[in-house]
Amino acid sequence: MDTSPPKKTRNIPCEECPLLCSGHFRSFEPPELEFISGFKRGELVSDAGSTILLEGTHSVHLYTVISGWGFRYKMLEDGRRQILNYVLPGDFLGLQGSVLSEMHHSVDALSDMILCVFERNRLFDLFETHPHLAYDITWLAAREEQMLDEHLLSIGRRSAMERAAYLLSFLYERGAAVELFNRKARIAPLTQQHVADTLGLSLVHTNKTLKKLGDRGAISWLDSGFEIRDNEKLREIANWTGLPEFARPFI
Amino acid sequence: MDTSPPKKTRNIPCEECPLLCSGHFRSFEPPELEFISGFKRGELVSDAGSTILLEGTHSVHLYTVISGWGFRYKMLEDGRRQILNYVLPGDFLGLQGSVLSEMHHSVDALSDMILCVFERNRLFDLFETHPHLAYDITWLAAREEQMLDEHLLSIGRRSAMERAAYLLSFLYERGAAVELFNRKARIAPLTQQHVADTLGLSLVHTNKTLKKLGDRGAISWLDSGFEIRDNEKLREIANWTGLPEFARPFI
DNA sequence: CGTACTCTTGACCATATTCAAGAGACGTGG
DNA sequence: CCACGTCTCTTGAATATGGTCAAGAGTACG
Repeated sequence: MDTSPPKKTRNIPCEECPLLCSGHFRSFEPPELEFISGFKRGELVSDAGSTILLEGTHSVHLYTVISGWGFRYKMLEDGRRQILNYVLPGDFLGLQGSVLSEMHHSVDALSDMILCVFERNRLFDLFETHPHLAYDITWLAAREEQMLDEHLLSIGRRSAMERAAYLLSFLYERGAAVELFNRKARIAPLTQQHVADTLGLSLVHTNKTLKKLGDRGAISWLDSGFEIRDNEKLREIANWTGLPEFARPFI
Repeated sequence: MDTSPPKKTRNIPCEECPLLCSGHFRSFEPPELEFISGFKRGELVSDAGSTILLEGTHSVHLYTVISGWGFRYKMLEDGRRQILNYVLPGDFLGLQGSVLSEMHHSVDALSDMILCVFERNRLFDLFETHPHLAYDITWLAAREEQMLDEHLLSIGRRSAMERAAYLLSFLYERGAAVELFNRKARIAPLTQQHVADTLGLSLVHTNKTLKKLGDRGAISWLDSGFEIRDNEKLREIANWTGLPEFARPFI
């Protein structure tokens, strides 16, 4: 793990936020934009592999992912790791720290990432002055909950093959929803160890399972990443209906 | 599954809400109480075993649990069931339906339950006029997320024995936090099938695992329920630090 | 050109599942 | 009051799924 301190810069004005411009998110009213501008404290640029939030610590910041991929995870004392979910552009990080005194999960960058940094103790201001933004935050929390529900179903009740198919399709669809890659393009700087730690499987068994998915023509595993060759087939194997659709807000 | 229509009554004024009176939740300012009173549409009395919310349907209501136990779950087409979490007094249900067009999980009553019913389409009113209540809802969503994270870690990375110890301790501590039972009292009308479907294990293996926990003196399994005999030992077996503490709000 | 990282594969082993059968408690209707 | 069905728990045996150990191959990078 890279423990060198991440660099901080401040150079993107909110009006030019690449997320706003992308058309994947709702646009803000002028007063909202003004508030957000004041709420924003800077940007965090994290290299792939670095830790953004650490379990057991208290962070005074909240983050919105501007670009790149990361993942949330928890660890047991003996080193067993469970990846809880992946974070993509538009995702909001650190809300749990507003409720609990310390973080109960960590977040690592999978690729290089840029995050927008907010001050946690102004969160209640936001609720008081901009109910629409507050609603959006709640919206994001409910959506995260929905994803975790699906992951729980997957890990608890799907076979190794079904789980793997679900995960790859899930990642593909989430990425596609924010145009992180083109159809069939390499999906993420993801190792089989990450997949294993997401699925609750061993590395060896994950490898064999991914190979079977490859043999079936559903995916191709590349070096630290994969390509989707037949998303329909993945969903069929997993018995999954795909990501629910919604016009999403962001903060 | 009991599919008879649940009874609706309206008889508890918010000022006399047993949750408010219990001292386990924050109290409301008079204007908040007034709003809640108007937000409330009635009460839902559900018998043990009945379904309160059903996956795939659209509910126009939101609920707060007043009394009793229930559980949230998802099912695969072939009938495999995964219990996602348990719902106890003070928990808020149905928020996901405000974000998605339909429910993506079901909720069943484990015991007889009383729920407070709210109108979903007035939720945004609440955000506009009562930021503190809005913050509380977000707070509850973040707390649910934290519990799901822990469940994922458990199912993904803990052994059968560790998972079972975690679950029973978790249920015990959640119940204790709202005084649903006294120390060492029978915990819930829970069958081993429920435990199995929560842990992602088969019924048979769950039975054998619970027996081992009994032999170790950590619990006693009773008919449709269990008693905690040594919570410390459970936490030690599970390598779990217990429920995080917080002064909780409710809606 | 060595070192680190990731992927791959085979052999063996552990954990958990499935199948099957039976015991005990409870409630209901004859 | 008894007979019967249902529900839950229990246990053993055979099986399957996935884990662990071990070793090696390919690639990237300094």
